[in-house]
Amino acid sequence: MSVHDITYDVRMARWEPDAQNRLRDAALTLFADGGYERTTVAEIARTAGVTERTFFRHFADKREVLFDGQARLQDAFVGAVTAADGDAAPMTVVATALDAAAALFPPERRAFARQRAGIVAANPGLQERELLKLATLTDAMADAFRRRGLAEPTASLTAHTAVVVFHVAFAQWISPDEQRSFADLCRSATEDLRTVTAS
Amino acid sequence: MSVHDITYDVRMARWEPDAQNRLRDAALTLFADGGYERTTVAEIARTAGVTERTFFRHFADKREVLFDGQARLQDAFVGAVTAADGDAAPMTVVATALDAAAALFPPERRAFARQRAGIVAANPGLQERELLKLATLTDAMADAFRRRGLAEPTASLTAHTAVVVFHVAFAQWISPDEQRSFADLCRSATEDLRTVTAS
DNA sequence: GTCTATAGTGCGATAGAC
DNA sequence: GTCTATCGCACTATAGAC
Repeated sequence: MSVHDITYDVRMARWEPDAQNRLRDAALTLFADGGYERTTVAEIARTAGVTERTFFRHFADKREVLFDGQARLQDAFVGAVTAADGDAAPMTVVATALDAAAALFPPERRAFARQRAGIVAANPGLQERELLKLATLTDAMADAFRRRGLAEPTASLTAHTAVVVFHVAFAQWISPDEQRSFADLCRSATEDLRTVTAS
Repeated sequence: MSVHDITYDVRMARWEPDAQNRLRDAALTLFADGGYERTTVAEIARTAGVTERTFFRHFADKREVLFDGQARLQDAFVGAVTAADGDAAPMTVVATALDAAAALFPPERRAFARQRAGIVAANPGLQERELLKLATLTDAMADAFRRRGLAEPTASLTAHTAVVVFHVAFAQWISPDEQRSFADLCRSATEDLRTVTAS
């Protein structure tokens, strides 16, 4: 269902509601169709029925329209670390956090994730933004581990470990023909990493 | 070999030679002085005695002027992996690669690295570019490990391990009051990471 | 080397909700 | 009256096209 199908009371509203959702939907459609670079902000705004200026009120820049799932992912990760048992070993907490994150990527999201990844992979600027989001996530995780009493650089290294496993497992999850669940791929990658570092 | 190494005969040159070096020097000075955002490309070009157009012929975009050490770093990392003994364990190769990289950061470079890090830290766009460079480095490392016969996802996980240790050790190296050498910090971080993942 | 499209900012005006 | 979302317009800098 698209935003346009929402029933609302026209008599009280000065503008169509839900401008942010309309902008995101319009952007995704236009990017998938004509490519990220060839799609202008003016075009997105026009499609969503607002002005360019309104686009920039909802999104700090053109790239940001593709990255608003970030908050939920970070909450899942950090929430799991914060909620974990106080004397659990770091890698146990990492595994719990990865399970919490994996819940956000059920099988039915895989097709969408692949399409979105295609758009991002085709544009270096979007890759940069994706990496910044992962770095922000890493920083938030390191904070959470420090609040659990881990010192530096252990807190940072643990946070990086979690995000690297997530990153590598995600790349596998969206690769062609891959069937395994995201949670399974995370567990498998964690085990592989343990083997590598133990050598 | 880069353009910087070319020997010019000044008598034959229509322009002052070494425009790229002058542009980089001008940019660093102006960024440190007035901040990255408030410094325009026009200003950098004027200071270096060339036109704006010339700036963009030497650097793909405004940010790139801060990131040309990248090639040497990547060569050090990848070269060490490629040159390593064929049956050395992955973590042994990682340690060798980190030693090769550490050679690029002698004590006398620390002050400069701190100043540059301050500029980058103050601007999200520059952080994005730095992260993209690290990701490119990771990809190149993963390739080198695959050429050594490592399968996926082990090759990627090993490459990420090396870059994470580098990244965390670098952050420590430029932190205030830090005295230890970059190589020592790498070794120490590697050991910490081993302890974390073994838990 | 010039020209121009596009991203992104600053600010005042407007109109409805509360 | 205040708050919030929008418009509208003028403006700058980057970056790419020609």
